[in-house]
Amino acid sequence: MATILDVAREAGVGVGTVSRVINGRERVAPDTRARVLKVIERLEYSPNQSARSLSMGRTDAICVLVPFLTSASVNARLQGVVEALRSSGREVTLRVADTPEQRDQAIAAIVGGSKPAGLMVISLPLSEVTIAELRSAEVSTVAIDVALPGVPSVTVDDVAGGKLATQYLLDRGHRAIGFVGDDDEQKLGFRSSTNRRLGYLQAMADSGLGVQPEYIKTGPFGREVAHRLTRELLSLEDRPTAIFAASDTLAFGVLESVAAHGLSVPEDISVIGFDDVELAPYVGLTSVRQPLFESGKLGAAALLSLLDGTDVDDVPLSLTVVERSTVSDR
Amino acid sequence: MATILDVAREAGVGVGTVSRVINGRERVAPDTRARVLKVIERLEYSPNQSARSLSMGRTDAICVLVPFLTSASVNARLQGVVEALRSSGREVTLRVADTPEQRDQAIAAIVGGSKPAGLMVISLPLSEVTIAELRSAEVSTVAIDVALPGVPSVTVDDVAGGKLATQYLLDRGHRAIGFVGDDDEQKLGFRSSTNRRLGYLQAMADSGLGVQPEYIKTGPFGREVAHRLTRELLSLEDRPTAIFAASDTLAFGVLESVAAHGLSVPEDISVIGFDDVELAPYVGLTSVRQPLFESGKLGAAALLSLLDGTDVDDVPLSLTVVERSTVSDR
DNA sequence: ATCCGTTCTGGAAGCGGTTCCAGAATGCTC
DNA sequence: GAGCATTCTGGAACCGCTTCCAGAACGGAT
Repeated sequence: MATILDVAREAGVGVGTVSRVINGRERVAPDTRARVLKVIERLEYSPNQSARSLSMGRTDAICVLVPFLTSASVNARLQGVVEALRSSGREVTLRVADTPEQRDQAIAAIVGGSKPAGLMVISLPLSEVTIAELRSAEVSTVAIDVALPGVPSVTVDDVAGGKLATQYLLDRGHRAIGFVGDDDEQKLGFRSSTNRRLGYLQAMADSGLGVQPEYIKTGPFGREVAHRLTRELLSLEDRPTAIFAASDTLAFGVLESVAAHGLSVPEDISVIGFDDVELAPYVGLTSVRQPLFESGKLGAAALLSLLDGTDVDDVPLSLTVVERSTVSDR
Repeated sequence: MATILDVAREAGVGVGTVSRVINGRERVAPDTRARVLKVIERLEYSPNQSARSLSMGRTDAICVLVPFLTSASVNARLQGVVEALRSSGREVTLRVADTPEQRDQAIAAIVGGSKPAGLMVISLPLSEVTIAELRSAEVSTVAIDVALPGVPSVTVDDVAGGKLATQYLLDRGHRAIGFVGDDDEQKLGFRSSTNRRLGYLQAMADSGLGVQPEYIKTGPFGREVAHRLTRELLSLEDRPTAIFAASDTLAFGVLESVAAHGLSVPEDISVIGFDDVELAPYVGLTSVRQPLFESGKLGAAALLSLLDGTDVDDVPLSLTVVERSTVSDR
């Protein structure tokens, strides 16, 4: 492997000059530059990243921080991120934090250790002080699926999405609409289920409809939990005619539960999900679609331009309901 | 951030000694070690990875090399890998190579650049010379879902799997069995489809059955292609009563195509897939199951012990058919 | 011709580790 | 108590880059 010294010697210049042409920030005489470039080409020189990092006190990698990989939606976003980052030639490091401790540890490693050039946060809420740390460590950050104050974020309006889903059911004549979602208090502080429920409540209120408290069921995340919650919903005296699940994963649990109850969808009960994950079309689930893969691509593109020095704004993404076969008119 | 010099000064020892206690290979007097350890604790010292890498000429990260992220099976394996690697505290870098050029570029970056401590190869065949390069760069490597000569590999026996699937259909009375798979000649050299077809042919031969060449359809990877191939199969004069798809992804395409043809599964035609991806149960696809997530975990564990200095063997994984609702007796 | 301001350039210092070597300390034998 | 082997230890040299500073080269004004 050639080093910068080899290049300098071969080109008859000093190492400083070579460094300057590589980084291209400072000015170098055109012919000197050309000569150095030629030698670099000939020697197939490529700078040693470790040396570079040591000297500059930061890596040029991009770190992708996710709460977990097993979630279909997070996974789809990650795919988009990786796809868009590929062309940049930067190293991509992956950190998963599915507990607050792991999250804090990851942040500590980022700001106090590897100091990546950029950080891509997917779905994981971060505290103000964390964001301040990131900023003072000069780690350019972009968030996807979570609005972080002062950080460009690629998001959808979950409240509007909740309204959309609910209104869709209302438009089809449903009045008794149940909600199945995640608990408000979660260790990692996810807000989307809560916001979608807010939208649900608003839509109901806007239609002049009250909501019985028993129609709203929340629990810790997971399909099995949704299964249980649905059972409770179904054993109500006047059970709802439709259920809005705050995510597709929950909707699948709802669907299972309904089947286990000997009822059929959509004849006996309608179900609408949220996210439109890859599985949804296979199951025929009607769902509020948000562009998952796309969000990853857009987020990564935003991060890349941030690193390029151009400011970027928040990117709002729109929501549509994809009609399939789990909702019927009433 | 404290440096090794701070620790040395504070503990009243030389930097060499601190380095020795950190790395723990060479011997240091017990009380000296204790003293240094205490200072490290107090100063919350953690070694600068860039400096370490520069000095040692290698990173302590683990690189995961995949052909693409969008494949459900590769994705599931990756999840297992990340899960198992998490506890190691090592940085995980992700490289995707979906063309031979990208693969070669990734390898060049690995052996000539970042020099990670370990490399986890998922599903991607590598040439002998590549493997030699890796070895001479002292990058410990473990492969998953692909047998690399001289590299510990976590694999299933695809030929046996092909036989298993075919025998399952034969046992249910099918005699006219079609095969839908990937082309043999693929740019990245995947072998599993070919091997599964070999198993299919063997099973047929073992039962004294011949196979009409038109029953075997292959094409470039993808669900749409499977769709087309199936159409060809279905328009045959004496069309098969069952189809073995070399992967679940292909099987989904087969299923779509059958439906588009106005036929129903399994009444008119049976279908069996391979892999048992996350989607399979939702679609009710009968499939040859291989432990995807598990393979990732095992591979990562093997890599970790390799890095620990303990030799590891190949890990063979077993196959079972998961009966669902796409195969019926004949 | 001299002087001054620009532009360019060489190279030393520094980033924070590892490793090697020489010397100090220790323990043992005779 | 001297001599020797063994264990420990300090610190310089080095890894390959960036950055800063001082000086060279050059052009224009006087």
